[in-house]
Amino acid sequence: MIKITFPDGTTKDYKKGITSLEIAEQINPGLAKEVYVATVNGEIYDLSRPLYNDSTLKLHKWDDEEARHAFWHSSAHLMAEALESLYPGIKFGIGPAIENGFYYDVDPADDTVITEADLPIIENKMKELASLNQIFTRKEVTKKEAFDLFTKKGDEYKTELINELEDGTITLYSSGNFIDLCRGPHLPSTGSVKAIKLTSIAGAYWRGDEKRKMLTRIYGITFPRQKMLDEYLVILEEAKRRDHRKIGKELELFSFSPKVGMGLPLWLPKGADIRQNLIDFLTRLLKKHGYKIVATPHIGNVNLYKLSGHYEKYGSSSFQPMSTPQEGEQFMLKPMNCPHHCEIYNVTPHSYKELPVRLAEFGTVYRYEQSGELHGLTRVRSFTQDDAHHFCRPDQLREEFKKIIDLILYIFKILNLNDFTAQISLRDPDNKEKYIGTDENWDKAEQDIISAAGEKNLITTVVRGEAAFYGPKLDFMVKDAIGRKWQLGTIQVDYNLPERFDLSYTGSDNQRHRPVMIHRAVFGSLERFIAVLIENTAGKFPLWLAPEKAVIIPVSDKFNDYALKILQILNNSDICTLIDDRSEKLGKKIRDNELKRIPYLLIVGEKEVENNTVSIRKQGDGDKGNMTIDEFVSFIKEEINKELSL
RNA sequence: GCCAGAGUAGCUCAGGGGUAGAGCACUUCCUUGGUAAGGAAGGGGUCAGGGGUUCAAUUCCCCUCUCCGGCUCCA
Repeated sequence: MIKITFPDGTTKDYKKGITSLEIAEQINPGLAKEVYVATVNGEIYDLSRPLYNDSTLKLHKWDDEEARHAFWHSSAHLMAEALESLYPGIKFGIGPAIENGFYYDVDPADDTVITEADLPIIENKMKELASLNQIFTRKEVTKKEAFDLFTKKGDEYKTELINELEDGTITLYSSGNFIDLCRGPHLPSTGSVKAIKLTSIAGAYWRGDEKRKMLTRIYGITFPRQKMLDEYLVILEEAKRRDHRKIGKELELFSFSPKVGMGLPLWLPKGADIRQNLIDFLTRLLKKHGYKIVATPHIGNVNLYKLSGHYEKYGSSSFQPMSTPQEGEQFMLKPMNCPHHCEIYNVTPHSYKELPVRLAEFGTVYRYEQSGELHGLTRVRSFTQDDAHHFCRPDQLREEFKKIIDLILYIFKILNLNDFTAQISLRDPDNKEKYIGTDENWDKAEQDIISAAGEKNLITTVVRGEAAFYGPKLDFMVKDAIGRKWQLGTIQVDYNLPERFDLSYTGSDNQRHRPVMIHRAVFGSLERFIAVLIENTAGKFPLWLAPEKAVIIPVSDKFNDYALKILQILNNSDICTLIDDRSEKLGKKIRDNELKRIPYLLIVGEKEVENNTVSIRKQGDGDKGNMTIDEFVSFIKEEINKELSL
């Protein structure tokens, strides 16, 4: 007998060699149908794998990530089996589960091209195979056995993977006619896969290396019930409706023109208004927090970037330098503002008493991004950073860092951005040549970031190898409507530029000292930040950000004069208001302006003229009754004040 | 940059080797209305651009540009 300990601490004895599935069945036959995989002594097991020793056991249902992971991983195998029967000779790369579903990288034989049109056919084959309810069988093999099997099969990608594995840990899984190198675990059988949708198809380099062959990656998702798939597809559709590219077009916020150039956003009046509202808001806040606003040119001498190290690092993958016709001087579009700010710092001598110096700029920068990488406003070639550089004494670094965390959290809170993650990016210890600066400085900077984040109780993930080339950083990331992760706010410690620009201050000992620099941005870039705001709000911006606060709708033409009178009062009170005096019915005008996400509609007719009022309709919230104009003006101002204070 | 798909009116899209279509938007007229679509008429297109095949190309083929989905990259 063996003793099994359940998550609630209870224990029970079972005969040796029992499987998790059998245990589940004994607890409750219904439960057995809902569990997909088990954690045994902290290791994930197939339900059908026998248990020989005393163990802790946790059974995973769909709500556990472990269960979905196994479900989708098994689905990847199912798809592979379908592909193998539809495309004889097809070779397989890797086929993992991902956050939502799974993919498999494949290499069809000869010149076969799999396109989107083929997906339903593959889907149907998968459904056919799933209905056979084939058992997943696990088999431990030696390295040689595995190698021989896939060599015989001609699967060179698999043999490459096997070569890198340690002998004694290799397992194969088979289901139906398909056998795969796989760590597992898997579902007991394919029958629980009831709903299948192959979502997209794309190219992917083998092992993520652009020098190697590009395989065909097929993405899909599966569920144990059709209803769950239907719900998932509805959520996907809704997300697409929030896509900032779509809403940006609908609401006329921004545009792109091939004549201007790809990845170069054109801000239309309404989008520019939102942008300006953000700039005004942040500028006021920064001044309160001891920042000085500066402004620098859009280009800089090539030697500036040679000094900063950017040229050496990124010169060849940047917009290339331009030359002056007579003198032959070389200038670059500025890819970042920091070198300029260093030179501003250097204009005057500094005493330890005046540090930290905080220089801020809404600086437009230009970066070459590969054409295939551009994406709406989130990935562009020209964007405006809400950039700032803090020059501080080493002893001030941690406090300063914490203050910036506070500032970022404050602004995220005001804008209701609750769904972000914080990531500490450190350098890759195995690739130190990718970075500039000494080991001592890197170690110190990394420690400072980790402890500052810790002292702020920030929940962070730590990723090695993601640091900037000049220093480690703390990034605030959010997801967009289609699940892509983007970096917004960032705080980066930098010991390197102060060296390169020979920055200094005079200490209390009357000696020359080197300041530490912090690069930081709250929004990251206005472009990316507004994209995220659009998707978070679905275009229903908070009142203070909305480009147009209200539209006056006369019930009929007879009341246009009154409407115009109100329009003037509101616009004189700095409440941007429009009038919809089209000869349309009231219902039509309300509908059109609701769809434009106008925060307030002011309906005026006979009653309003008589009482000198407006009838208020709040966006998405219907009729809110009547107010006098003065009441409405203070009502609006109060709402904006409320939005901007915590 | 790489792989795959797409580009038809301002927008969303249908169509298809032989006068170019719809809805919305726009213009004009009728309607003058009370909280999410009133009616009629009209204007609007080098079917992304360039080459080819053909008696004939918006449709088929090739190239370029742009966009969409990924990959790689991302100071």
